[in-house]
Amino acid sequence: MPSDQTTRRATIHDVARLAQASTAAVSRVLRDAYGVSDEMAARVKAAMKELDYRPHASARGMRGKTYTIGIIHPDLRNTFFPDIFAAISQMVLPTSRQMMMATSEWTSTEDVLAAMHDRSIEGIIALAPHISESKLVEAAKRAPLVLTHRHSYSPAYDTIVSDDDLGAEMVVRHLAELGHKRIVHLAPTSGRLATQLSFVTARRSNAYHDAMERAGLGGFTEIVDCPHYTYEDGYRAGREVLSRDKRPTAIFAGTDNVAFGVIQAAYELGIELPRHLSLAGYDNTQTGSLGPLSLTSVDQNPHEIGTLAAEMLLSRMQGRQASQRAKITPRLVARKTTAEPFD
Amino acid sequence: MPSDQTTRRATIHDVARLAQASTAAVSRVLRDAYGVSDEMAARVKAAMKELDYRPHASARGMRGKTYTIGIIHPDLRNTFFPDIFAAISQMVLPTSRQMMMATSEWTSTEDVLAAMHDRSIEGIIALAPHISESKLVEAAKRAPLVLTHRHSYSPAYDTIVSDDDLGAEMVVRHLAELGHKRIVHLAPTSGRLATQLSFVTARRSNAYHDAMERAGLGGFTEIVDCPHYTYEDGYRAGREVLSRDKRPTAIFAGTDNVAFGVIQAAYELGIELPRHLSLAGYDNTQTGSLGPLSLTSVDQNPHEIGTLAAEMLLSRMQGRQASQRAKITPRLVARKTTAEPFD
DNA sequence: GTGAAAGCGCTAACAC
DNA sequence: GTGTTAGCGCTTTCAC
Repeated sequence: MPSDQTTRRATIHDVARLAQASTAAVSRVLRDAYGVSDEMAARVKAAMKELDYRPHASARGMRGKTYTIGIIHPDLRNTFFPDIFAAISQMVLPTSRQMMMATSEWTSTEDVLAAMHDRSIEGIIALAPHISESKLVEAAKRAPLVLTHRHSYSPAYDTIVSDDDLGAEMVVRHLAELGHKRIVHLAPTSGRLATQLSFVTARRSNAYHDAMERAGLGGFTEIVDCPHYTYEDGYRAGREVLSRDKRPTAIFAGTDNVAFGVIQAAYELGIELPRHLSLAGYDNTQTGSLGPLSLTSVDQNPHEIGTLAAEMLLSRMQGRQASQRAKITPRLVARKTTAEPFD
Repeated sequence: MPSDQTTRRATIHDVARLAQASTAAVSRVLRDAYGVSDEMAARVKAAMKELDYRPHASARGMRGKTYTIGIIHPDLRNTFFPDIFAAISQMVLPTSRQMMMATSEWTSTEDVLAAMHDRSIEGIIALAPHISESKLVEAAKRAPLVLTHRHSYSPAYDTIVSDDDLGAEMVVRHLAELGHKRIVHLAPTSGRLATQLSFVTARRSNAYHDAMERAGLGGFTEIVDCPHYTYEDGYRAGREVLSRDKRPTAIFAGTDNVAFGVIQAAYELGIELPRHLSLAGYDNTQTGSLGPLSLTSVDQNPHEIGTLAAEMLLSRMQGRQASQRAKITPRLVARKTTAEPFD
């Protein structure tokens, strides 16, 4: 019973030797492939167990699959994404694949996609990716790709979006019905995030615009720049807007995180919500639901987004060619930061 | 100029051919290894660029390194961790390694460690891992390992912790000095998280205990179970504790997330902070700092934790053998949820 | 149903 | 300083 004293990993050869089989047979057992007798399978499995054998992912990656799927995350500080992640995990883990997440925050989505391709990742779910259409198509050639929060069509990849046109419209209508006129929207105002309608940012801004027109408030339309939909953006924009002589009576923040920045700015300036200012966010994060905050927001149903994204990826990986696309209906959650205007 | 129409990745052979060099030379250039003339290096680099060559990580993983470091994350919903992550990224990215994160939330830390080892990850930083000492030692044999939030010593791995004894003591002293006696602590009460002092949970509970004794409040010591340090735990515990006939006047939550659950429970029960209840958290998250919440908390300096963790990992990967250990001094951030007791 | 053997894209001796 | 070559641990034809 020879055994190395250095903790060398058992290889497929070790298993084959112990099970008195060929490496090919072991490989078949490993992949639940056809062509192994029950008796052989049992022997091999026993040997794998005894040796505590685990296949080497790099070696598998050279010929076959790595059993790894990648998630690209745009903003770790946004607590909206973990719910999507949780739903994806629940679908993927039972398939005994490992999920690896990388964030594009300090590099670029393009670099992260490439890094994942370099690592032979089997499929990728990109959450709200900041990257051009053409690069997405390129990426989809290398591995199955599913996008969330992108309003784009392509036979190359699948998408799952929330109906941002409806979501933004619901917010504006809610505010207008309460009697607000000067409703400012907080979102990126320049670059492709502001102009290309495949981006959620541009989409919500556009819908805000249209809804204001429809409510007869076209003259009050104003978007203040929040280039990255972050807390810091919201804080800065909030300080600016709320320091004006003639303040808006309502603010529609593109994201809950942005809204939190506004909450902080308002707090520091002694402006009470909803007495002096109505505020709505987007994402319905748990933080916003806390009693002392009670932020009005839009629920995107992250659980459904994640579940669908995982289903699409898995079916693509199993060979589906036709592109899929899903649109989820959002839901307005009116809480206590929105009310009738004071003055 | 032959070129495949299928988008096959360029390999080291393609580069070698184009540069009129050997694959060994290309490999050397790739790794900045010794033994290549400037002229050769230039030719090879030009060829790599022209072919848009990217090394195949799986192939590298079979002989050398994968240029990938892994982060194990315990709780995506806890906004305390992203700051550590950010600091790590800032250290690691300039070394042109890729970071891959996996969460242990839906599996186990052990499984995630194994999955990373399977993938030939070069080094691992485990954030507040829930796993036994012996398994950590096992894991450290397979790849350099750095732990945060574990008060354990081992020559096998490095650790970086915040001084939880001091942090918890500061909270209790702060509350006691305000005049509180019935100070309840929210933390896990059973299992190794409650008993093994290498865990942050047990450590804080223990320090709470000692500090209560030292403040002459030993008779008021009580810990209410929050098995996972989560929002839901805090909410449940909060509802229970605050519904009692004789409520505590102060609650020390083991984590800001737990404190948020208490905030929600108190809100629903019509209990005002700090008038009817003082509340302190731990982690000093951005959410807690929001004006309407203004949660008193303990700052652990996540940026320093992350920076040190990355430095330690990098130096281990460069061959350091001697174990390192750092302890960071926390800081109490008193805000508006703590005040003198009402009754 | 099973095994032998080629080869995936790299790295690292080792020779020159 | 440069090239040849033997694997790393798997998967996958192709024989038998």
